[in-house]
Amino acid sequence: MSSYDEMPGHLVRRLQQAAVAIFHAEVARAGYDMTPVQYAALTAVRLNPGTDQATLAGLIAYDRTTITGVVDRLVQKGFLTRQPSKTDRRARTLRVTERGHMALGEIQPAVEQAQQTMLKGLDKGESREFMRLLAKAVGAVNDLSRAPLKATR
Amino acid sequence: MSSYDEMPGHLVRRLQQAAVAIFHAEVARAGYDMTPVQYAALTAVRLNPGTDQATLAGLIAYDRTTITGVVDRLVQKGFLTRQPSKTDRRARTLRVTERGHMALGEIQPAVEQAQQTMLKGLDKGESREFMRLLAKAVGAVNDLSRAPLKATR
DNA sequence: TTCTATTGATCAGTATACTGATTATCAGTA
DNA sequence: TACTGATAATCAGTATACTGATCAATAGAA
Repeated sequence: MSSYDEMPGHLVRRLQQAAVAIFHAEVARAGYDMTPVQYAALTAVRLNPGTDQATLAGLIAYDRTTITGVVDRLVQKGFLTRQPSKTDRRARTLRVTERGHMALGEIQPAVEQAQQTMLKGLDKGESREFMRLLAKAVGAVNDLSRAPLKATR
Repeated sequence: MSSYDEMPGHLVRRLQQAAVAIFHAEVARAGYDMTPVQYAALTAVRLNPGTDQATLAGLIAYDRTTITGVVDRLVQKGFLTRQPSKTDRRARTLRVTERGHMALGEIQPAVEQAQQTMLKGLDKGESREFMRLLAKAVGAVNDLSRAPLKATR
């Protein structure tokens, strides 16, 4: 651990940054301007229609305060609707619009390609092992983040 | 790749965020308020005294425009000096101050602990394998980022 | 039912990261 | 030497992330 090159935190930061750049490039080629975070949020709402923002945050391990801005931009782009909940007047329920569904469909191949490119340095076996270890490591530190993943009810 | 839980990009983002939170907590316990990025920059300047900001960016794979703000804050805290280069009037040379050296020394154990905690879900062998694959993956996508690592001259 | 603690959403403020531009300077060439 | 292209630093603008706070509304306990 003498050099920052050998520090996992440093390497993870670099891989994350490359991943974001790759994602942007692939999605732009598909004709869209969407960030990885926006894509994750949109996908999560599609799987959980009518969810409120706090639950969405738990589903994809976001910070609650970050969600506000992300949803703002997705609403502004016409991909999401945000309406007051009928059962809890504090909450806003989210739904993917027709246009949002279309965008997700068209972006999908680009996203899959981005995930492949991100791990292009690893062969098939290495990729699988890397993913296994990555998931295991993430699971163990989930509760140490301000934005832990929360299982669905 | 059906769920975002299985997407490397998503998992890497989560591990990165946990790593930052862990780093903050450990360093705060040591009595300091320093971000992972600031720590990396400070360490890199210590290893390369008198370097200019652009070279520093290449050494630790930062974006050049990000460096300006990071260095600003390190100078403000009294950990770095930034002076005009004598050989190139465009460049500013960076040096770690006495106080910066002291801070690095006192923070070091906290940083090591943070790296351990970050991978606490993996045993020794898994950690080593994870680091190997992580480094390999990062190396392969280095040139796809706006902020690639550049070897020292 | 009333009080208390919690929760959902948001805001202000700070710190990365990035895109794209500008300014001053430098290096190499015609 | 004059010109051209590249480079160092910075800035404006946008998008995550986070800390800590506020406010309205809810849920659970006394």
